[in-house]
Amino acid sequence: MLENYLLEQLVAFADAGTLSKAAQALHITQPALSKSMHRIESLFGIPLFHRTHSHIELNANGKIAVQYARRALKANHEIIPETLAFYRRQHTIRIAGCSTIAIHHLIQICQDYYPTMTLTTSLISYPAAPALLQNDDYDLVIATRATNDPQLISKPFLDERLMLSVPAGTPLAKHKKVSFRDLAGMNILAHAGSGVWINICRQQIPKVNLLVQENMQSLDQLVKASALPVFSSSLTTVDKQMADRVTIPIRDGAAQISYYLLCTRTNYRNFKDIFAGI
Amino acid sequence: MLENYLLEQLVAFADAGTLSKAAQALHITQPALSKSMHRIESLFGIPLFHRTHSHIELNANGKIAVQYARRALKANHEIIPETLAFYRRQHTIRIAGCSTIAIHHLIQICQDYYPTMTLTTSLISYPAAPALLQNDDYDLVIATRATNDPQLISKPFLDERLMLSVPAGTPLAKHKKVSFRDLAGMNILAHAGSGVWINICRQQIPKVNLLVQENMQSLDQLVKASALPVFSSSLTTVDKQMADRVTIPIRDGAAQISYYLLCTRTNYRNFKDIFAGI
DNA sequence: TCGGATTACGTGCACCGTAATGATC
DNA sequence: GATCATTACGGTGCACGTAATCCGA
Repeated sequence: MLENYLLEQLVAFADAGTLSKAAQALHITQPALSKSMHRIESLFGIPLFHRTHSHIELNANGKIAVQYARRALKANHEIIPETLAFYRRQHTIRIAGCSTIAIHHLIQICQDYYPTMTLTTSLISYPAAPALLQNDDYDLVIATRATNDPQLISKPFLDERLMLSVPAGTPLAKHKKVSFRDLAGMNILAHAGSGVWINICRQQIPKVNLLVQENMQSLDQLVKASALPVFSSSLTTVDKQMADRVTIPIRDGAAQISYYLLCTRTNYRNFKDIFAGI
Repeated sequence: MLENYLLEQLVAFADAGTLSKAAQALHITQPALSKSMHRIESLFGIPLFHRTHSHIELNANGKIAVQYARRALKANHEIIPETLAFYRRQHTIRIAGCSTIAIHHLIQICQDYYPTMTLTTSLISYPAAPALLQNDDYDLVIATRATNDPQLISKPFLDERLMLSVPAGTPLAKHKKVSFRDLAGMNILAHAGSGVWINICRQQIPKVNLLVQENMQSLDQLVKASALPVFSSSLTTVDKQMADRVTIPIRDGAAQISYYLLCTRTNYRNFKDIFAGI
């Protein structure tokens, strides 16, 4: 059995070209390295070096040996990282969804059921959802449609209705409901995390100008500082519903979305509890 | 860096199932192995075993680790054998030919030019010759035809004429030459090492009965003990030409063969000297 | 004379073995 | 009581460092 320290020293010598440079790189002394090279050679039983009195270099055999030594070291170096990757994978639930609110709900549920698991989340656009599961990019995906893919499981997860929050004094505030058409040409605040809603609004509201904010703080500031209407939803938590504002449901059918929870059939057994609970 | 002894111990434990059995297999003590398993676990930083007070077994992480450990050990165990194989390959000339005599001549030449090289020889049938070179099964091949394969080099090597050795007193001994037809229906001794000649004789001599001998000693005994004719050739060394026998050339064109020496174009540079010398 | 390789010799550490303890069937 | 795993402690082999030598540019 060739010990790893010998392989590393051989490779270091191959990379450095001289014993002294290699010894320097390895943080050992020249004599130690010299002896190691002799040890290696005696273990192989054939010459690996071409030596003169003050020079040593790899011969053809030595170069071949270095090739295989590199492979062996590589295989060795992979053991721990690959095992750790497996471990982490076993302790991580990878969640993707098209709505931050829906993702947030799912996170709460996962934390309840699997308090020791690490959760990772990604906000994605809808069309790729089934592929993301089949590629094993994610474990749980929240989509806006069920799937008929036999490899996947899907179940209704949440319903969300889009709403509009407007200052109490404005004309719109008097309506019990509004429709998309009523909002034509308006400037309306929205949060990027709303995901699919952004596209739906752009499609449904003529000439709308959506003021999409990437982060929630900016949005809150703008809501407070302006009289602009802002999109809200039936899933928005109560604390988001500001004073001095009224929240009006949007009556259109397109303002209602059903989210579905999807996972692969093979992964389903890990998430049976979640699927049973929703 | 995971030392190989740890990997071997881990794998041995995976194979044996208990520390005591594994320790026995490894010829170390149980406490030593127990400590090694703890060492490994601490190097990984995650649990690899499921332990009760008097039992220890691999968990999912441990099983993955064992997989990668096996790979790493395999890669390590390949280093020396693969390098030795390369070394031997570099110091071996692999010869194949369709005639023991021609091979013998080539061996003499190789020994002169490359006295330190190991020579291996195989007696082969003709048709496969070019393929044997292209498959890298052999370095030098003696065939009965040149080749027009652009990947190969061929050069005339030796000419051989088939002869017949008969006891001095017999009727055939009076002829200066004989033809295959004269030998119709006869019992004639031959040596298996004659290779292609066997087939030629069977094709050319009507109803011939060839008494083919595998080894040279048997043939010599039969030649001495009988008055049977025996095939000889222009390449046969003089000591084979027995007293009390005369050797008669066979006049047919088919009784003359030209041998060609072949090698691959890539290998040619190693054998330039030989090709130049013939 | 300097840089690079080898030889000689002393040392520290890490792995192993022996002995003892704990725990389960 | 037998088997299996773990803890404690002492010993030893071996790879490394220091020092010295040899050789070539």
